[in-house]
Amino acid sequence: MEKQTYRLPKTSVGERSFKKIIRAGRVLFGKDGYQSTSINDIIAKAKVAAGTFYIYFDNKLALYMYLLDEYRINIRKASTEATKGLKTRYDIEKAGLKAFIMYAKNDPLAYKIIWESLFVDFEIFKDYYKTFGESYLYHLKSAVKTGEVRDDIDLLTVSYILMGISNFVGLEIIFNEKSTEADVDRVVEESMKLLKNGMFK
Amino acid sequence: MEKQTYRLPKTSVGERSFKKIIRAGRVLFGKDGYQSTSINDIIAKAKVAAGTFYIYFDNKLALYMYLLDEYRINIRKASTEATKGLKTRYDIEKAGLKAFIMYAKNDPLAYKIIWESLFVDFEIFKDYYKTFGESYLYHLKSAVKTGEVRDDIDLLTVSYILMGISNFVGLEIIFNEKSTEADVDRVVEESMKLLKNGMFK
DNA sequence: TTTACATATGAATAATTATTCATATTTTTT
DNA sequence: AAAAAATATGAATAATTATTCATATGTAAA
Repeated sequence: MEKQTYRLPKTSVGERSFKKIIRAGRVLFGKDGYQSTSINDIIAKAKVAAGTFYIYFDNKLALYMYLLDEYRINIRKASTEATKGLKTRYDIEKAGLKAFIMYAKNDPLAYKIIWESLFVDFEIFKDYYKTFGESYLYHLKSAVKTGEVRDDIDLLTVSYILMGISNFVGLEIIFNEKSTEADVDRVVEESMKLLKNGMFK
Repeated sequence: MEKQTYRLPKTSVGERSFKKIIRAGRVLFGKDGYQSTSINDIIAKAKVAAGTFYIYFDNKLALYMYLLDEYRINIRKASTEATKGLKTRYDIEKAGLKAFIMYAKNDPLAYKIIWESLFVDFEIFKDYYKTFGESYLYHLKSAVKTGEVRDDIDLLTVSYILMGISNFVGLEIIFNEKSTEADVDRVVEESMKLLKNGMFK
């Protein structure tokens, strides 16, 4: 039940302006961050007048929230696509991990924007990861029932571990500008090895 | 070989002002974030004149970098303390994980400030985690030699996985304001279980 | 005690910022 | 074709911002 802080355009002319604004927001928020980006920067990049911005968005936060939602939906979509039809939890986990890292690799700006929500609004960030974690928990519980996942481990902690792995192994890929899809496959493979058998002898 | 962007005080009077400034910076950066905090906010909270700030720091970034260094040193110190005298890699990993999470729990502002470097300056963030990751890699290599860690897994990826676990299991604790040291012990225990034997049956 | 150095002050400046609004244009509806 | 609705404009306003600097006070050295 969130406040409506943006107004969608009603004609094709409005649509063009709207798109120019969100496009500029994506680039600038991703590159310079939320707080460093001013509305002036956005309208300059989008090549619209100041007043035009306020036709569609209440303020800078409204635009940011719009983009954040967009990215979260895209990430979920990418994950759903990638795991469609897969049966074992192991295969689902593996494909989901790859999908997430590939998304981060192809759109590092999106990745930064999601992380930045920690500073834009801690509650937003918290809600996101709590919801994500609980959704994970739900799936892991089924996997325990089918006997795929061990039953002597705290599943909420496992959920956070899995989110930590995605995010940080994602960083390993993003840090290396020259990384390829083969690199992603490799780190996913290694991560799954650890999830399957641990790291200690 | 970093540029000196701050000037340490030379008398006890100066020391008091300096401390007031970094104390205000710690609180405000941690609470509201780097970009949301203005120098005006800092000097108001610290109760010093505007000019006094510039006696000790070139600008806001200089103060931020000073604090970031301070926190990184403290975290390393906490980890070194906690693992002193321990022999097996397993015990070291476990104690280090607990020390990190306890640090984050006791000083969530520090935790936020370190993460925010991703947005203040991506290169700073990258350097930090790359250095951290390489240091991890070094230790893991020895552990492979002693036979404690399996030799058929990519150790750099394991390093990033371990950083991911610390950071996200730390989040699980921070998200719950009522969490206790016993909760920390519990999530550390569960994490080690996964690192030892994996999560799948 | 005199001199040099360190420190403190806050008003003044200049730049940047978000936001509004009267006016104009374009598009859709009647 | 006229009326209504949607959209675009950018100058103007008011608030916030970082930074400087002339002046004053406190501290340590000669």
